[in-house]
Amino acid sequence: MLRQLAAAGHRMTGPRAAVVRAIAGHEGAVTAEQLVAELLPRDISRATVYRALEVLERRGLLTRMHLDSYHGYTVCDDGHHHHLLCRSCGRVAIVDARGVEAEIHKLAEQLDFRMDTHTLEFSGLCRTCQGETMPLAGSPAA
Amino acid sequence: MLRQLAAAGHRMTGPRAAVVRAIAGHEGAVTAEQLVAELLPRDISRATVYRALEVLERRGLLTRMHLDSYHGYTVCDDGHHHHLLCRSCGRVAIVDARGVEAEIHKLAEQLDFRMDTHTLEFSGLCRTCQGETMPLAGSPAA
DNA sequence: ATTCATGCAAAGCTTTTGCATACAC
DNA sequence: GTGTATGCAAAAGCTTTGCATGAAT
Repeated sequence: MLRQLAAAGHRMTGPRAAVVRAIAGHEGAVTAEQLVAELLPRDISRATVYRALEVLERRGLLTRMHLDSYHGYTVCDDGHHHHLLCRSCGRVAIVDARGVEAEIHKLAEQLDFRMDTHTLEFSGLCRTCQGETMPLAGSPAA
Repeated sequence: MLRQLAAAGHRMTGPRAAVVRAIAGHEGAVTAEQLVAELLPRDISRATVYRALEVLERRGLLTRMHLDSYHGYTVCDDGHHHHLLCRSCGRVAIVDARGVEAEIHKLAEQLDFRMDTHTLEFSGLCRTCQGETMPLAGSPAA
């Protein structure tokens, strides 16, 4: 990952490396502020974190996902795929939604719609958390 | 739509009705600021617009979609379906993505993932705009 | 040496909120 | 008359940016 940045002509500085390592150290999705919280104590500024994220996204090493009022980032160097976000542990599963893809393309053709991009995100409870987090069972909106 | 609000115990005030009409007057997705721009001249405050949107969303009469750094809203009183956003005319087509849905559920079962919500948004050019907007044909990123 | 990256702090943008007033019920 | 909705303006939250300094190549 660091190597890919270097290959793209970016300088490999200490702060930048630290940001990359912090991201890699997370299993799932991270928010910019999570990283900031982690890295500020190490004297890495908020701006640096955001700028690193921007570069990484532009290089296609990271995917930005739209959360409710901010963004989440996930390592994403493979090809095209989708993400499954566990709302309990925050972990992100990579999903090869081939069947879904096929249906999407079929749909596009049916509608004569030239599809540029599509966003497909899942949110729920992963298998592990289904077992552990029982208290919240079926609580409706208050 | 106004009636649904009244039925839910909300007061039908002038400003609120104006917001609802403004939304209904749009073919596709609207942003809060678009509405504000439209309604400020009529002495309806920014806060009122945002508050109206909030109520409408909570009542399920509007769907909030995550755009890049803000939100878009679309009339949405049917059941569950997905949206197809034309990046040229901004119009939103309602898509009954039944096939896609089926694939999604299949996927969830395979992965033992309890799916709470999923977001599926398409962006591209609708049939009409494919014909009209030719200048942009296949321009890559600069 | 040159160019890019950093840090700080301030601005930017969208959205939310506190409080007094005014209106719908 | 009561309680909700409004307006104003300021605050909040996330993100970006200007500028001078410092580091990588």
